[in-house]
Amino acid sequence: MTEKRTEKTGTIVALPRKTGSAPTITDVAELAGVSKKTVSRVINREALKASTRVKVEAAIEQLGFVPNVQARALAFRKNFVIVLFIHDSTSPMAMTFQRGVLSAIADSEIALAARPLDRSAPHLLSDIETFLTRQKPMGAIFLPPLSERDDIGELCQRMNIKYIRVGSAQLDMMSRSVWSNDREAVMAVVRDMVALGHRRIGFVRGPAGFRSAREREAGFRQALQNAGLPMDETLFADGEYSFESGVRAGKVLLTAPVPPTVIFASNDSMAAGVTRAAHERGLNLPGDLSIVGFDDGPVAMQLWPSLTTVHWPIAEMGALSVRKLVPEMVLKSGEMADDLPSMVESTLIRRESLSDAKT
Amino acid sequence: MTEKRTEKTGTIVALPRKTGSAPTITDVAELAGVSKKTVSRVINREALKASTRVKVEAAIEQLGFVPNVQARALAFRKNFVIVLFIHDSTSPMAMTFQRGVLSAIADSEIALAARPLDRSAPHLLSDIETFLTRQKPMGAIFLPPLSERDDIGELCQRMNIKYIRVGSAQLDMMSRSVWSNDREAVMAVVRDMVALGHRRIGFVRGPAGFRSAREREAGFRQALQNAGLPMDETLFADGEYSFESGVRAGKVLLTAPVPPTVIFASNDSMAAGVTRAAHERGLNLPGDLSIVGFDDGPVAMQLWPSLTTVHWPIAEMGALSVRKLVPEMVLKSGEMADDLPSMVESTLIRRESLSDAKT
DNA sequence: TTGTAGGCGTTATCAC
DNA sequence: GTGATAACGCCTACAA
Repeated sequence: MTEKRTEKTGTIVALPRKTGSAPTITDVAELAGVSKKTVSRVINREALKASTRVKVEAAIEQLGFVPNVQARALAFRKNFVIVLFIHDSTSPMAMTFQRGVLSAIADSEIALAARPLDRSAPHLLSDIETFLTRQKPMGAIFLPPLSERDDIGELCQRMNIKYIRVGSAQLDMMSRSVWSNDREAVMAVVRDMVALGHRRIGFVRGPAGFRSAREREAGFRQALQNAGLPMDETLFADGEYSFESGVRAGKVLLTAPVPPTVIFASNDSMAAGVTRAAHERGLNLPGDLSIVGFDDGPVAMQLWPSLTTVHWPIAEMGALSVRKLVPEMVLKSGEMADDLPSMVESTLIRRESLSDAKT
Repeated sequence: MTEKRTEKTGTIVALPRKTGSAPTITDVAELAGVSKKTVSRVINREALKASTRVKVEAAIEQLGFVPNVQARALAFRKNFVIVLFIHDSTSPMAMTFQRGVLSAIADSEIALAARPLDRSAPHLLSDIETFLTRQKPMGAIFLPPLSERDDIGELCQRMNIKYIRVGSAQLDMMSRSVWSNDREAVMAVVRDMVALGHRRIGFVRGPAGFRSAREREAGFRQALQNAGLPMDETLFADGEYSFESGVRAGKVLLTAPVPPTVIFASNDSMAAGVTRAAHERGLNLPGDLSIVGFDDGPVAMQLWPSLTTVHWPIAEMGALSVRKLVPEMVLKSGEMADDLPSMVESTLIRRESLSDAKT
């Protein structure tokens, strides 16, 4: 029976099982006949005699008790939240990553707070600091190109906040990084192209200052060299990862004196742009021109012809980031945090837009 | 000077401006020479003598004080969070909506917590209840098709949680609804088609049980009737809002004895599918077949030919939902909550995929 | 293994 | 208009 001693009078009143408010740790403790601390231990899975634990769990069940996250956050000085910093909230990549994060925390009490930021904003660092100060999250995840800034990592370390930097190459120490092997993936793509008889391979760059763009181009050049192909700079065009820039780059490459037989674009949006440029010139795809992209985003399958592209396992990277950040909260029993990889493989998805070079 | 009396010894120690921990309301109160409650009043913009307010604000500024959200949440019994319930976390629509929400809360102290849910999950309602119990959010937003369930609205009312149901028609009372006029938008589209000389108009349905699908079909049928066109059921095909279902529907419609000259698909993904089906049959687009979609998602522009479609102002709906949910926190001065609309207009975007009927 | 006392940083109540 | 004191629901430190 719940009792309460009023300060003023000292009388003892029996509270009629208060209807409105949710049961608290105190209610559970009373019902189970233990102290609040013991209930707290059950909640936090600390060592406890089995019989006591069972007793408390029964009380929790009976009352439908759900620990108050806000109170725990206050006491822990940590919010049960993971913060996701994204550069461009319109990018399918950020969305897919978020899906991976959400799937990883679905059964935990962790929430996700997304925060779009412009990498070139004047107060970027202080914006991040304010947000982290407010949220006091369990951890933070930075997507490219934000993740490429070392000063952001230093900020988190200073604030004593765990973080993961996501990218197309290792950007920080293992425990703070999740990355994909874009360079090797692109090399594999080029090997395939060469095997199909292609010798003139066009390349559409990503924007300067994006590590992913650099890695993909590095892989491309390395592969050309491995295949003994010449490094013809007229086969390189600049892009900005946008559809429009892909159209422009496509036009440039296709109006060259001797145009390429296949074009690799550093992401799917630009590959879609190249596809449009080719259609506009009345080319027959993939007969007259093969096109390959990178990302395997939602457009890839919907293009005509469907896009052969590198599957960037960005959703897996999202789930993996969470598991590395808060292993104690999301790992299944038996899983070890140390076993978690840091790198995930990007793999080629063969669709219609790549065929052999016509001879 | 901050002082602290230790319980054990009773000695008074001067705390050297504790470096690690952030300043609290107590620090501000001391510096300003007022009580904690007065500082609290400043934070919450309650009535206060101007001179006191200035004094406190100066202290806040000097200390760089940021109110602890967790402590406020505990005291208020409300978290500074808006929960977004989404059905399909892969859908571009959900992502675009989220972008609108994030833009609306960007400068506030509110965070967004996204929660994907399967509408057909067995414990849907109790899942929602648990999540809301945990989060104690300022408000909740339900995207279609979750928003179409009345029992979810009732749950929120029982839990005393403000909510918004988003859809393609008014689903709840004004203050709890944000919707777009899909029906009228589709009617306008059909009028355009008729004006271009089209008489045989194909229609690809959305999935049964989606209100948006019903509204769009209703608008379509109404428009046919208004134009005095026959209701030829062979011009209707089923779809599931997916690309693949669009391909199937396109094949069905295009193999009819007298195929349509234009096909309206109830969303962009299916329109992309129809586009593929047309390409596969070797049709010349839009000469042989016009295609129109609905959503104006990222694919629309990247298709070949680019897709004429209805712009579904889903990002605006996201921002609007937030403004209706927590006007006191996000409205600019001068804006009135009562002035906020509940309905936003879907409008036709003319691109390449719709041309006049060849005669 | 379990319990007690005190604190986390804020707001509510109710005086003055 | 402003302040003292008690919540809010949980956790940490320490004691038993």
